[in-house]
Amino acid sequence: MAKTQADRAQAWLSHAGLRPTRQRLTLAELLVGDGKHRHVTAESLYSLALEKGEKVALATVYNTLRAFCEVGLVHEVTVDGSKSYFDTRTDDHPHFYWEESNRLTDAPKAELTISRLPEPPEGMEIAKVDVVIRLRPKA
Amino acid sequence: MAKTQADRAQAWLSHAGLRPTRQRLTLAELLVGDGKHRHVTAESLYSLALEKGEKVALATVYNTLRAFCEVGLVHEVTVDGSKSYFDTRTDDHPHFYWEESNRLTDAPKAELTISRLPEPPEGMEIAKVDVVIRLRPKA
DNA sequence: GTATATGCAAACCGTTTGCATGGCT
DNA sequence: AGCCATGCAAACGGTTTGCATATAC
Repeated sequence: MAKTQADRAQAWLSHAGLRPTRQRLTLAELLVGDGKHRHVTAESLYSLALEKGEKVALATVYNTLRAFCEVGLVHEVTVDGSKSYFDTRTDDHPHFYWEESNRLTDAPKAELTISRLPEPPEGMEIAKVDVVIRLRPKA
Repeated sequence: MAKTQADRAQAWLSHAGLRPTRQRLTLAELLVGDGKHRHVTAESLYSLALEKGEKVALATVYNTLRAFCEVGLVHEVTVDGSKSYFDTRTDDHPHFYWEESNRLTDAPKAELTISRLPEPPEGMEIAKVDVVIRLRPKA
């Protein structure tokens, strides 16, 4: 029998040791049900859940995304001062940020080559290098 | 006679066609008076002004920074979901973000080499590439 | 004189939190 | 049973806005 979206969501949660509550399963399924990567904000995921007819509180979406983030199921990406995006792809990779629509998508990692990086200052080490390629419609 | 900080501030404003009001001169002087680059938030600049004994409203600091930003005197840098930083250095260059102290500083541009960049999607062009090197204390 | 900047407080928006209720193990 | 998750509404922090006053041109 084929693996359903619900199965995938459940496996994703249990792999991280998170209790499979109804709301978490709903959100997890929206995030990874089809196996594709997603970039959501709390609000956008909340809307998706509502459209699907699922009953979740917005605060729970925030709490749940934060929980997913803490166990490494998703990564937080900061692009724009006002909102946080959560990315289901958790390896380090560059992003496209579409300025006209405020959307965030993956950029092909293979096509980015940083051949030299500044030395971290004394006593510091590099935790992460965030690369955001900001896009605008061609003139 | 030597160029004073006030002169520099005034020149900076008039070059951008902004009216030299008292508050703008005050803030401009704090930003570029000594000719060094600065990374401030609205709050941090507001504190600097107060310390100097200048009378400005916080809202005016916000409005003024936004005005400076619109005419290109400063650039806005987004690092952390919660606040906006304004950078008096307006060419494209990488930043260090000190995670433990929430501070933003310039990283040496010469030491960053991006030899390959993803193709922008059809109909889009690259507006800007933001590179933020997140630092943490060495373990 | 007229347009624009400022000050102040209130509105705003995304996000977090406190507390009572409900669900997982 | 016990602990953790959820819902709701209220609190929160950074930022913006509306309106009356003051200032540059």
